[in-house]
Amino acid sequence: MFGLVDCNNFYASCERVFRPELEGRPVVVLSNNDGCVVARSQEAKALGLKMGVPYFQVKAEFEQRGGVACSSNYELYGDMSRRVMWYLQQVAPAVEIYSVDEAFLDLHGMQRHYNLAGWAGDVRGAVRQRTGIPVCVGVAPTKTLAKLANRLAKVDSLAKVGSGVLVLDDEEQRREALARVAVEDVWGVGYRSAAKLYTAGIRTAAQLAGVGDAWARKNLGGVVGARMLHELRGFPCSGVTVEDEARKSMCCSRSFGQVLTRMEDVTGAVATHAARAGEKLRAQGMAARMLTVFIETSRYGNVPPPYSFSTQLTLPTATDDTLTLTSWARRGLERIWRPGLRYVKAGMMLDGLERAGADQQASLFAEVARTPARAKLMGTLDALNGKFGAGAVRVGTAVGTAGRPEPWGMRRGAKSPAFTTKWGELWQVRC
DNA sequence: TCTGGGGTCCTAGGACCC
DNA sequence: TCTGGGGTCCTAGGACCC
Repeated sequence: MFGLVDCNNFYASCERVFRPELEGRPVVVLSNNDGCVVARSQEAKALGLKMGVPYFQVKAEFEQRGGVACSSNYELYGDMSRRVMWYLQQVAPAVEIYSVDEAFLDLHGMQRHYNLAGWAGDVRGAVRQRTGIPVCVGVAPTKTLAKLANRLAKVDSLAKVGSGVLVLDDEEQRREALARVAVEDVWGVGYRSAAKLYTAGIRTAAQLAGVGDAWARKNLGGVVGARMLHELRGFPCSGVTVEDEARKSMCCSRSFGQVLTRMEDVTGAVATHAARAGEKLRAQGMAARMLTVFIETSRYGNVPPPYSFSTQLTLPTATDDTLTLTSWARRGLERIWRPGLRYVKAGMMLDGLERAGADQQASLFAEVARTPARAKLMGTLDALNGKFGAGAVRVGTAVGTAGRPEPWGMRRGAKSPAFTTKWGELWQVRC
């Protein structure tokens, strides 16, 4: 059996843990630059706010109805996520951290010793007590069915008929559950497949489980679709994957706080991403062999496509060095830069990741990329930024005009403090 | 005025290898 | 008339996930 633990309205719940006055009120969390709604409390959902809507479109009405908007505080959410996941790792034999707010648990063999519904209910209560985060738990013979059970557990706990836990462990329960879920809510069915399925007259998960394998292979993405069907029928096609260190690619990108037209400014943004990418690589002990730089213009308004320009560079040897990454990124940017356009976003993707260090692939022609002196310099850079705050020491390219905020910087009008990760911003309790 | 930031897996074709 | 059987790497794009 597999379990899926999913945090309810995760970002909104994180904000509420430290701001209990938000309890009972409609709360939304906004994306970077306070752009879109990316999380909603139950009350906000009840007001009809949709996931992903641009906030400016709904702001007036939302606030007038007593809603509170928070700028995203990923430092806080990341730390709360670690706390939830850490607890799950103490109680389950194997845990796959699937996303910031979700984890699959490997529960094989446990039904012999535990009543799974009771066990899952205990886990749910303990997570709430230890972290303040409400979760729901779905348990079923496959990951796809566990996701589906979780979804139903959420619905039922809202309707106050359930406990926030649903276990599907016999054939009748499985059939009943499949009949209650719309086909577009099945894990793995996206916008495109849902449209195809509706055209074919397939509306529920139960109907989907009944389509032929050949049809699924043809219309639902080949082997991916076939696996999904098997899992819906109760035959597992994938297990719990514990290790997550083997990242295959990495991306650092961000929309600017304002439109940029000068290459100098966009270069600053790209250099900032290169520095971030270098930090992430070093933290994971990885090095990258391929680097893609991209810049984007707005896809809203009257400007015709293309909106995105990118170029991929293959480095002579894999690197985790910020200075090297920065200089290649600049080269890439020069290649794709078109003057006269209004840019809104830039980013960097790294591919071909390998372990950094002794077993790293060397180049026959290039100089040694990672001299001990440079590695030491990067170590010092990370230590200083760790101690004095991100960006305390930077490459000159990644710094704007002295005394002025960086032109590419984010807007975050309503950010909560880093309650759990900065001494200066600890939660204050008055007695 | 104002529209997120990450990822994964799979397919298919071209160029090349023995 | 009939024209092998394995591979790799790279690029590009589609679909999906949170």
